[in-house]
Amino acid sequence: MNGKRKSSTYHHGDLREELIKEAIATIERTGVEALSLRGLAREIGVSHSAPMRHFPSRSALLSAIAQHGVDALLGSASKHVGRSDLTNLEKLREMAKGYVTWATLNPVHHMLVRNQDVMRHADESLRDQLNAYARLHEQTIAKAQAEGWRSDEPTRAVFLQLTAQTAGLALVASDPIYETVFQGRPSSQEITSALSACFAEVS
Amino acid sequence: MNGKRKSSTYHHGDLREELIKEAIATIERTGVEALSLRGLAREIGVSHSAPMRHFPSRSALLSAIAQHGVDALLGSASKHVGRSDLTNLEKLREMAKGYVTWATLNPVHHMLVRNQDVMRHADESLRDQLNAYARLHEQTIAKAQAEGWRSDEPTRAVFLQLTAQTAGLALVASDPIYETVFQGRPSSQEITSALSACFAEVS
DNA sequence: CGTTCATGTTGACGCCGTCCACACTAAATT
DNA sequence: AATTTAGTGTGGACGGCGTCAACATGAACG
Repeated sequence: MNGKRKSSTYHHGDLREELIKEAIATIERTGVEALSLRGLAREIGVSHSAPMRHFPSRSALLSAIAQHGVDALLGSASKHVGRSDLTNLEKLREMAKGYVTWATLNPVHHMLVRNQDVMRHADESLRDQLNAYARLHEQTIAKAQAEGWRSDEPTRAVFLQLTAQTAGLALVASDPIYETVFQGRPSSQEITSALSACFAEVS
Repeated sequence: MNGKRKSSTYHHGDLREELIKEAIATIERTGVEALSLRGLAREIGVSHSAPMRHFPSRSALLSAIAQHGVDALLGSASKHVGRSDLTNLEKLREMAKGYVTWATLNPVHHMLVRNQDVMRHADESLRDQLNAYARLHEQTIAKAQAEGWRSDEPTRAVFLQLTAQTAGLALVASDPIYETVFQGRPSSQEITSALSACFAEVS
C-alpha cells in the first residue's frame, strides 16, 4: 500500500501523513472535541508522545489540517480566475460553486476553518491565505462590475451579499444540523439554482 | 444585587445561574475549548465538583446555554409571526432581520448552536426547537407565496435560498474570522440592504 | 567505522471530567 | 419543637489528556 514503509517497526516512516489522515477520519466519525493525540497514537500504534515530533501541539495538528483545506480552496479558486475563456461573471459563478463543492467534499476541513477555537491558534499564514481568497473574490467582483454586471451597486455590498449567500449555502449543504431541517442535503442542482439568483445577467 | 443570597457561605444560593453567566463570559473571552468546569468553579469560588450538582456534565452546561439561545430566537420569531399588522412577506423580513440581530447580540449562543460538538450531545428538545423554528420559517414563506410573492418558485427553493442568505449574513456579522475580511463588521444598514435583494416585491 | 540528527519511547507533571462518600443546611414532616 | 429528608457544597480518588524532558534507535553522511 505505502511504498515508503520501512521494515523496522521503530521508525514509522510516514507518521505525519498518517496522523493527518487518521485525524480527519476520527473527526468525521466523532467530532473535533473527541480527537486526542494519545488516542490517535494508540490507533496508529505508536507511543503516546510520538505525534509531538511532528506537531508541537494538538492545535498545530488541527491548524495543519485546516491549512490543507484552505490550500485546496485557494488553489481551485485561482485556477478558475486564471482561465481566460470565462467572463468575470462566469468566474464568480465558478468560485461560488467551487466553494460549496469544496465544503461538501471536505466537511472536516470546512468545519475546522470555521471553528473559532482552531482559527484562534492558527498561524498568521493561514489567516493570510483566507484573506487572499477574500481579496481574489472581491477583485473578481469589481472586474465583473466593470463589465457591466450590477455596476450600480457598491462592490462592498455585492461582496457582502455574495459571501453570505455562498457561506450560507456551504453551511446548509455540509453541516449535519441542517440535514433534518431540509430532510436531506440539498442537491447540487438546487445549490446552483439558489446561487443563480445572485448572478442574474440583468442589472 | 441578588436578593436570594444567603448569609452562610456553604450554600451559594444561585450557583446554577452564576455558572451560566460566568461560562458565557469565559467563552466570549477565550473560546469554548478553554472552558472547564473546574476553572469555572475556581472563578466563582466553590469546590471543583460543585458544578456537577447543577449540570451532570460539561456538555450539559453547554447544551443549557444553547437552549437559552434557541429559546430567545424562537420566542422572537413567534412574536413576529404572531403580529397581525404585517403581511407574511413583512414577517419574513422581520424574521431574517431578527435572526441576524440575535446572532450579533448573542455571539456565544449563536456559536454554540452552530457547534457540532455541542449539538451532538444536545437533548432531543433542543433539536426539536430548531426544527420548530425552521418549520415556522418555511410555513411563513409558503403563506407569503400564497399572497403572490415569488409564487412561481418552489417553496423549498425559496426556503433554501433564504435560509442560506440569513445564516450566511449572521455568520459574516458575528464571526470574528470575517472581521478582517470585511475590515470591521457590516453595519445593520448593510445587512438590511443585503437581505432586501431576497425580499423584492416583484416576482 | 563513527557521528549526527531526525524520530520514536518512557516516565513524569499538572489539569481535566467524573464518581463517590461525606458535610451542611433548609424545608417538610411528625 | 424535634426529627427526617432532600438538595446542595466538599474533598479525595481515578483515569485520560497535553506537554515536557531524558533517553533509545537507526538512517544518512562523513
